[in-house]
Amino acid sequence: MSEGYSLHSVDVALPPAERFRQFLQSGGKRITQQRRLIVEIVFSHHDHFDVDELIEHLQDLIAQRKVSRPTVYRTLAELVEAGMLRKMTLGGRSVYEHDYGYPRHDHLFCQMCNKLLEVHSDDRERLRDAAAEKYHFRVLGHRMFVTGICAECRGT
Amino acid sequence: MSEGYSLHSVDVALPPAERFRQFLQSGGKRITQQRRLIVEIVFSHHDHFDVDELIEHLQDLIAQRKVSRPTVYRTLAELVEAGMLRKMTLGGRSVYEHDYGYPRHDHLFCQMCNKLLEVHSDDRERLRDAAAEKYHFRVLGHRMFVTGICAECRGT
DNA sequence: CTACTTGCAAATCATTTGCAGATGA
DNA sequence: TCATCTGCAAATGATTTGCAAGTAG
Repeated sequence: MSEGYSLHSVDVALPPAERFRQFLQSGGKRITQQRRLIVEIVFSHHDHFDVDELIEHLQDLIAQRKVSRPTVYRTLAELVEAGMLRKMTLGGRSVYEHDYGYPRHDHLFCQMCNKLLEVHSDDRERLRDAAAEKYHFRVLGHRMFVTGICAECRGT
Repeated sequence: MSEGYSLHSVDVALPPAERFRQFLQSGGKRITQQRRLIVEIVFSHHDHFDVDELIEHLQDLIAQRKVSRPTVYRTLAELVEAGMLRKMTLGGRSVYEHDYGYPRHDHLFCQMCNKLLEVHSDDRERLRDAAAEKYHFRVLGHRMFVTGICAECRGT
């Protein structure tokens, strides 16, 4: 956090694997078989997923001892660090979503089945009720989190 | 969830303890010393809190064996059930906020210190940047969660 | 080579639960 | 009285970590 602003000169068109490679190399990290496999799977599916869902897709690899649970966790953390995944917590469970090559969106969260619906929208206002109606979603409430750095932490 | 809609004929002016009493009684639950103590503390402080913070306020009582950790968890769950507390998860930790006698609001979440700032606002639009600026908060992103029941779960 | 990685097993940590004794209505 | 609670200790379950062996550069 003491490095100031980066130039954001990242080529957004790069495929995920390539983008990750850059991230790893710039940090003196290695491009291993497992990291390759994980990024591959993570970005071959869209939408949100939690570790267990990802693990499911990696079943075979895990059975063959090609990848282990801890490594999945470690790699996901690196992808978040790389700014390629966004991590959130829903009901105690960590959920990840693409933050690379995928548009920003808001969420409709069902309290009964814990499913997460994406809502893509440019006009944020009246999003709540409009989107909700479109999806026949009965709105019980909402929560808006703006994330960032507070004045105190900015050192101001 | 099979009880349909309630009439919402709750007197919002009732003090928390009283409101909780109603909830307990209507469910054949008992008004115990510990539940009384916990509601007392929970609603004597405002703003968000997690279990550890609450436990801190209950230090003495816990030392005296008047209240135990499990009971704190159990009572918090009941307060959520009673609609008096709202529960959310931030970074794996459960955080509670008043949902009784306290206005609805959105949040500014600092990624560095994990602090949560409340933002009270009626006009939801342009809230993000406006509020952020007011608090000298550097916005890095936002997430809006609309909670409710999805079409599937509504049985539609 | 040799520093970074991995898998394994064990450790964490918040939260939950089984159960016998305590207590409110 | 006696069903509901509580505290305790142990269980859970997701995520993390120590460490010796494996491997990328």
